[in-house]
Amino acid sequence: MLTRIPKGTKDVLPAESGRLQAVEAVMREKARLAGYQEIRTPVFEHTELFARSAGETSDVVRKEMYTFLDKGDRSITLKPESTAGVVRAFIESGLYAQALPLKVYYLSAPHFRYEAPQAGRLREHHQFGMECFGAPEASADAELIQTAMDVLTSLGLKGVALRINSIGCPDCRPAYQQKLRDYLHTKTDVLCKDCVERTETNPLRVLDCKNPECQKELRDAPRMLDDLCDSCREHFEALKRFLDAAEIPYAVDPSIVRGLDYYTKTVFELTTDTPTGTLTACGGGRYDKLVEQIGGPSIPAVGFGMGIERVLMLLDQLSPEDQKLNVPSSAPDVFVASLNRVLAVNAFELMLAFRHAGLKADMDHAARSLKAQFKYADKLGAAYVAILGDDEVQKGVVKLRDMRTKEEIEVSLASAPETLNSRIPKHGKEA
RNA sequence: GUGGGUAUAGUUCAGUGGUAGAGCGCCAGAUUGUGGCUCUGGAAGUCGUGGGUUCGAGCCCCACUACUCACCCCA
Repeated sequence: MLTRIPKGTKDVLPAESGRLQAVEAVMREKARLAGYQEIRTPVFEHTELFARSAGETSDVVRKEMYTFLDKGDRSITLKPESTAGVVRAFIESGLYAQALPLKVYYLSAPHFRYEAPQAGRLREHHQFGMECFGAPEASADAELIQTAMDVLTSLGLKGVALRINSIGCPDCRPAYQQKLRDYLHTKTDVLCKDCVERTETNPLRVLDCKNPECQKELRDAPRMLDDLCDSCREHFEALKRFLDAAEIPYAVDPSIVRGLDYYTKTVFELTTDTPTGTLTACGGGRYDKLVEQIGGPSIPAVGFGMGIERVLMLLDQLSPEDQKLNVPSSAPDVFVASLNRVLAVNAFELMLAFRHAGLKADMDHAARSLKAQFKYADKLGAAYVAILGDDEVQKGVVKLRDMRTKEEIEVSLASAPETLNSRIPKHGKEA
């Protein structure tokens, strides 16, 4: 138990962290280009916030939250999603009083859901997400979708599919829900047990059922899209025009309803096919009533969340050449090897001199044989090894060995950093 | 919550009742001041846990635990 990672969590090991950073860099840059600024909110919030936003009947709130009482008897919950916390901060800090729309993003924010882990599903996962406040127009929805899509395709992912739907608003949804419920009541004997139950609690959710039998029966079910009010219909039509303008193909999928209750109008998902099935990498939508519902002014908003582990998982299915990642190199430009322990101090000084010159420099910290130091330097991928022996130190020089060409030159200790700097390709120094 | 699969060295895995193994990795030597390749040697295992069958169990049986995959839902 002691050396066992908790179920549903993952370590990011040194071998993978570079890739992760590269993915994050793309997300950050795309958000920046779209005018979004970073926001960071706490890992935990008051439980009530999630209950009020995601909805008391949602799966997330009902059975998946990490909730506990802190020492002050406050009910605290590790965030299962980020929108609620961002909305809370938006209201609490009075950001609505500033210029709107306000555009924010969060990156690698940890999220917690207590559920059975499996491929692409963790108890702690991380999300990149973007939220836009005070923008009622569909161009904002389209901008978010386009940015999310851009992130995925920029990373080299192919076949990312966009599915969109509108689930209406408080003006038109209740009437539709009743209509749908009436229809479902005529199918009670053929629908699965879950669906019969959902007919009463959350009829929209029935549309989402994966049971083929249910899907068959739902073919002729009334569609929210046919019963949208003028405002919602116009918004949806406008969204399609903006997506067309961005040349983003999409499929209208009436079965997308989303698991969180706060959505209005636009909902969407970005999915990719995997050998084991379709994986949703990104999901989001509009939430025009949420800010008000949590106690803020009436301000419309729209946003999405993207699962970082899922993105990495999809990238793993690509060949290394197809992954468009700029992974920073950790290989040293130079490894300082020394013949004995006494010389380690000279080696230390030389290593620092290299670093001052902006070179990635490392040295032996294990008092190993020269041969072992070379072996280690090779494993690290060092471009050069600087060799310090008694002779060299006495003469005030150092040998620089090019590990690739095996060419060795002897230069003065003082000029070594400059010499190497001129020989190391620039990109090698930046990472 | 329901149903599959797996559990042996750091790691990936072989081992169908009779001495605990291999590849990779790690350390060292061959080469006493020089890496990758090669060769040689070395360290490293409560065979998930507990019970049972047997002269004898890593292997067969039972239970438990952990992990994992799938369903549901989601990122």
